[in-house]
Amino acid sequence: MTAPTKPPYGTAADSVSERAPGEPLHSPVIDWFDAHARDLPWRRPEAGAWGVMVSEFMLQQTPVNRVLPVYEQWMARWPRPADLAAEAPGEAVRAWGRLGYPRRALRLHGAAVAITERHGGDVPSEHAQLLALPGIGEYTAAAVASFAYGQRHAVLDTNVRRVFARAVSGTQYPPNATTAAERRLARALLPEDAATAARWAAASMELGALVCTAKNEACHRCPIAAQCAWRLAGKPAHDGPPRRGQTYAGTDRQVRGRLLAVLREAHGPVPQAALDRVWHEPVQRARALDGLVSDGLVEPMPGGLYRLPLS
DNA sequence: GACACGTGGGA
DNA sequence: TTCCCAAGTGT
Repeated sequence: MTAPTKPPYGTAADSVSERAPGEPLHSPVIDWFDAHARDLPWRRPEAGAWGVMVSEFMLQQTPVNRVLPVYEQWMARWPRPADLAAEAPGEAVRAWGRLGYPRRALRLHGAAVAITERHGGDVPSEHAQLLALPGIGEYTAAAVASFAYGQRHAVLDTNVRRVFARAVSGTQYPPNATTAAERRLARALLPEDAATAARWAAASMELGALVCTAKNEACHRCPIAAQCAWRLAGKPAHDGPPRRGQTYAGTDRQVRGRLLAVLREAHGPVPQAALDRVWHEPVQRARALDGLVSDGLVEPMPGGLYRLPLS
């Protein structure tokens, strides 16, 4: 990983009014990345576009450390999209294990089917084609196009948003939902050169993940601490509306999780009675099961049996 | 734009 | 123990 020979910064960002005064951000962040990037399996060349895509699905709302073992097993079992597409969707849900948000497994399976049918088994490189796949939204489409294909896209995930909020906007946290101003800023900060832009995307994300973290940020290790608007302002505390906390205990989500855990660990149809044991309250239990069925995560069978979906 | 959607580790 | 948070997407 060599640093860019031609500094690509200094053009696009010059017109950004929110831009903090001082030095450009790209070069120090990319240099820091070259020295401190984690050696993650989906960053190795052999991962390919499919490996990048699988990792992006798994990493949605899920910490790296929890993804690592599941990713390795997944790629060993299904090294190409067509391999996964040939399986029952329920196998994807089972292999997903306890990563959480199992609808992602179903969507990844659906994306593999679509790639096999529509793209000859190769992960598409066009942003619009990626976006059309199930489970791929604005972020993941940009991430795959950037990380797997070296294209120039603004990759705006929660890490990058936090880095920008602090370094550029001078606030502790970004807004709850991504704003047009954030997208504009991300585009404006994007290096002109595609390869450098892709490097910058990975580097700014890594900075947010390792240094500019949500809590206990490590400014002493930050390559742009000297230019950080938030730090320069004395790190004012977050003021706006409190960030929405996720309630969990007692919710349908928790019940769904328990129901699906039973189905995952069983290797065949499960009788209703086995599912009834996971939650005492029958109305909520039934509602959760219905939700799983309508999501396609569970398949009802005759005789009050349930299983992970075969199709 | 607000919500629903899993899980488990760390402070 | 309780709360916060972790590379978002779909409705």
